[in-house]
Amino acid sequence: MHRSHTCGELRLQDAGKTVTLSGWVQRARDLGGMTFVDLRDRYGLTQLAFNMDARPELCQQARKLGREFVVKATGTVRERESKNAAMPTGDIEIDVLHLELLNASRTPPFTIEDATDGGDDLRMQYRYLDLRRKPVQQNLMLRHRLSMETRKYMDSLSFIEVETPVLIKSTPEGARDFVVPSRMNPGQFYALPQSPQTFKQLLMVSGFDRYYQIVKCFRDEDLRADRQPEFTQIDCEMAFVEQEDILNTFEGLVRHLFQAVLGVALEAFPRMTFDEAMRRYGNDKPDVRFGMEFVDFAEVARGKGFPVFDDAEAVLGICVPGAAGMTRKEIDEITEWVKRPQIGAKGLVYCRFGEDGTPKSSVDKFYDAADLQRWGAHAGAAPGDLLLLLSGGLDATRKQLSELRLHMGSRLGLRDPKVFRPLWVLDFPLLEWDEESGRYHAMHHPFTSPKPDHLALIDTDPGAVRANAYDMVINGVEVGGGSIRIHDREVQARMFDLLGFTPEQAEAQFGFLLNAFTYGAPPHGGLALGFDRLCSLLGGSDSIRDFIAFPKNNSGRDVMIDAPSPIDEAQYKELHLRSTAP
RNA sequence: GGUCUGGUAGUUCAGUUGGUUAGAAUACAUGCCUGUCACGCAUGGGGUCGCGAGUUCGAGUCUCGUCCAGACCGCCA
Repeated sequence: MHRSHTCGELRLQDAGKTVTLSGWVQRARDLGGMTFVDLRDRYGLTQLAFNMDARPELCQQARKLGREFVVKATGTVRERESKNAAMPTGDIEIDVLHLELLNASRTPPFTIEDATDGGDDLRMQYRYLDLRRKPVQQNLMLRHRLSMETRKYMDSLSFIEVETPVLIKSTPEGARDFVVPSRMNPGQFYALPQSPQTFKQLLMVSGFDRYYQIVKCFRDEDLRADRQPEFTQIDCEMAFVEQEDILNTFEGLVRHLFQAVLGVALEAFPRMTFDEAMRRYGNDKPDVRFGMEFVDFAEVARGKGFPVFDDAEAVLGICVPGAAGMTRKEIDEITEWVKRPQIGAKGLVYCRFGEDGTPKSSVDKFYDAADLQRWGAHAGAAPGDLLLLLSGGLDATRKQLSELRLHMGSRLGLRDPKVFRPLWVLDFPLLEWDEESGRYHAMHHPFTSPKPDHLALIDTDPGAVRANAYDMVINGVEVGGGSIRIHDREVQARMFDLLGFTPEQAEAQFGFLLNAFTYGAPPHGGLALGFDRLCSLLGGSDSIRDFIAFPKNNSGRDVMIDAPSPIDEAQYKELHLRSTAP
């Protein structure tokens, strides 16, 4: 007889039933005269009870069970003499009549418990054991629910899921490609897709006016806690739409996901232009769970003989509410923090406002109380607040102050992972200047449409051109992004030209797309949501690895299967390859 | 490519100024224990201090190199 119930479902009203359970031994407690065994499967834990007086041989058998042994037990459900309110099945136990050992287990290298003693490396090496732990199982179940709800929502809006190829063509733009040698075409390589971008645009040309796909994408770049070389996107595209339609559709999707999976009703997504986000937060993915918006101090702080400010392109600050009580030591620590190479600030100017409103700053030598009061008024500082100011080049100062703002937000506990503040960031620049190559790069990708009234600027001031491109940001995490695409062959060709492609190169790499545009391409646009990031956001974690069944480590390795690994000589030969690796 | 942090028992960690036999908790094994549920009690086994070189009378401890892991910068259209 197979198992009749899972280890999570039996309750007091089942008392008296004869049941069969199968699972893993979580823990055995041998009290001498009796032995209790907690049996685990992915649905829960149920206690098996053995009594030396009643059935001594069975009890002896139970005493021999070790952690993670797989067993099948048949017995009678009965009310416990002493209940355990902490577990759902804690009112009952199984009075075991028959016990079968299905498989023994070596002692696992770490404890398989909610709060494991295993380190990351060990857990990844034995990921199949780590995946037995409830928190990890819950993460994967959350991921499953999100994908199911995504499919339900998209299907309800007549989107159809179409699979696109994984072996495609390498292009020089953007991230590094993973390449795959072609045995049948010596010296030639496929690339794995960084996204199905051109294919979904071709699907629009084909008339599949609402497409989506939950799809693996690949980028051969260095990893982070929120970046894996292979990751999953909810990739979407729509034809005959404008930006507004796309924003509404996918705001709807994300609101649905939060409601269905977390029971959280998100507010309507506020919208902010890229320029505004940079001005107010110094960041194109601002965390708007808290304030501390940037204040431009150039006007009020210059001309008093403080050269650091007088000579700087930008003088920016934030007002940290209620932080004037920080000690000198704490402020020194923050100063050291911003001076670390990763942040790169030269120094930090502060001004405390005491409870009576009296200012005290690190630059009292240059500014008197009236000057500092003007700073406070300018920043809207209240008594007890702390101003922190940085200066330097505009871009660098914004970046540094943005880091500082997030740091102070964390420090003051203003970044609650249970609070969700989404927004749209709109009107991204079409291009950004790249010093290294001395030319413009597409900020989003080369298929992004300039705003129609900016088209003329392309020839005169390319850097000022804004695009119909948008990012969805939640709690400072870039959850997704997209754009209205170019659907006109001539505009697309002009774009390639601007990005430094010769007509021949454009033809060689994207001829299929340019051709397609000459056969009646509808206006279209879309967006891709980072599915792993969405999972980690809803799951309240900073690391997407917790939501991927078999993730890669920091060096891009799978330490469980030990990949990547060398291939043998015959494979090299067959693939027409030779390695130059030492 | 770079910066920082770490690597000591199966595991998570402590280890003083460089000094005698490297500890704790947990896991594991054995024994006792009839209502436990982080069971309890007792006993026991368990160490290439990541690896290599150097300084020193003496290195877990200091120096250099190297490998591994993690976080970050660059990178990620």
